[in-house]
Amino acid sequence: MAYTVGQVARVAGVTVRTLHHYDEIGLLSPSGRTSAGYRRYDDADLQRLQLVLYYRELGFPLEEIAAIVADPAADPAAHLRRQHELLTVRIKRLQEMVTAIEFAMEASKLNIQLTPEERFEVFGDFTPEEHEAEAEQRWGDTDAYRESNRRASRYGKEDWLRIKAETEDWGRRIVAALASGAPADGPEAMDLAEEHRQSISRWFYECSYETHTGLADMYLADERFTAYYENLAPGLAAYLNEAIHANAISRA
Amino acid sequence: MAYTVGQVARVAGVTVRTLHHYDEIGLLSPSGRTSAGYRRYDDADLQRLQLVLYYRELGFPLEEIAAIVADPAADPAAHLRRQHELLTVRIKRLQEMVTAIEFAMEASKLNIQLTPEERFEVFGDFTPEEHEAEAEQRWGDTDAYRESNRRASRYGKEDWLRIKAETEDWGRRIVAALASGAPADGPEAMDLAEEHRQSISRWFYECSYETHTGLADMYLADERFTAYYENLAPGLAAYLNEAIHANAISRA
DNA sequence: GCTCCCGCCTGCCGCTACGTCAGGGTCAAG
DNA sequence: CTTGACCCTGACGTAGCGGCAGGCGGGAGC
Repeated sequence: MAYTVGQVARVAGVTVRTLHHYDEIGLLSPSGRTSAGYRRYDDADLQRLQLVLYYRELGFPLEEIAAIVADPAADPAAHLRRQHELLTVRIKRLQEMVTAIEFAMEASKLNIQLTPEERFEVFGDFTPEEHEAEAEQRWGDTDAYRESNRRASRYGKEDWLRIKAETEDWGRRIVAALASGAPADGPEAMDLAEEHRQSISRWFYECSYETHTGLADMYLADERFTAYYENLAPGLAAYLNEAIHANAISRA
Repeated sequence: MAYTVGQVARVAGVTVRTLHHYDEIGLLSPSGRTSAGYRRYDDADLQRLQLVLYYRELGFPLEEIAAIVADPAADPAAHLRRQHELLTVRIKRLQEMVTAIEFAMEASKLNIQLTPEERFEVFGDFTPEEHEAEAEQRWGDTDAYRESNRRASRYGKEDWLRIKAETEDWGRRIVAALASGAPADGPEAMDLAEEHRQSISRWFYECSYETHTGLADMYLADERFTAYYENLAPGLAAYLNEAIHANAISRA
């Protein structure tokens, strides 16, 4: 029912200093003190802290958070609704960044140049402005980061040449499939589509069937990718797109 | 081919001051200067800036970013791979937060109390540590925020009572359906499931079929939700779960 | 009752990543 | 040749804590 700063800090995943700071600026003052001057937080304080931390994670300055949580017109449910919406928006934004990365990856694989505008589309564009400093963070210590470092440094020039070679070899084979008249939704084309997907997963990033079809649509939507494939063989872009979709459906 | 600070700032969505700062600390110095001392950025500088901004958005401190982008062992593709992974991790985290919010919303709707640990699970838990300050941000100016504010303030005590009443009415009807022996995958139960979903969408947040089935599983996984429904009628928790799943499948 | 050690307290200084002037040159258009 | 938009270099200010110093409190064990 009543907690010390240390206990609150531990359960909430913040430092004691942070709680002191929130007390100093009046954002979250404990509901009471012991005779010795120790801060005592109760359950209501914890609820308020939870609110604060969510809004903080969403990038609001503390001053604004103070105003938000003090708003008498906002009951708990209203906060939850708002946070749900804000989170959804942020996720959408990050997914756009992921798409942009995948786009850039395909472009680099096929030696396609990007314009400056394209490079920064995801930054300049901001329907709602964002930059979301997303705080410093000990990313340097996370497993994902280390793993990513390890993987990255494992790929040398040699691997890169191999990727290019594989890509070209695969290109020749899908051109042959198209020329042979094999249907885009037949086993041959679908196997080539699957090989394409697995190649991405092996060398670049985990490419789900969903991601893969997204990529396939990009091949048709972006003229430079279309040009790349059409240059290999007329009709190849559409052929590959269809094969990827057929493959995704059949494996689902 | 060559750009001034202002041009770079505009296309990249940052301020001129930020570019000055990056120059000062040596994170991103323009490749040249004009005779008058104007900074001149070229395409390579833009590429580097793009890298920097992505890592910044991912929450790295600038000093660390300097080390990362200077790493000679990391080609462009390596950065893309790394950023893709980091983004994926972050999205996962935010989705956990969304789930936590949905959980809290259901709990508040049914008057279920949460323990402090549960409240902060998503914060304390950090498989990889995060807090991701996600930068201040002009959220206060975004449409989503205003919209969310508007919506929030529209819901008064009156609406809240109505939600409770609707929930109770719906509860009586699904209890009746269960009692009447109507199958969980029959039209009656499925319609009640659909009504449940639409009620959430109307009052709380956009609830997709996928989100809805997630919620349904939570009803079985968390004993307090199970208890709530079992209290209305024995077997109701499982019945509702099945109905929601059946409904989701049939509408897909 | 005494001692430890851990946890709490209040300053206070430091740091990052810029924002925000101030004071002054520059350049293309009219 | 002036005007306005854009550039420069300091320099100080701010937010959100981190971290340390110096000192009190409290309960577990002797």
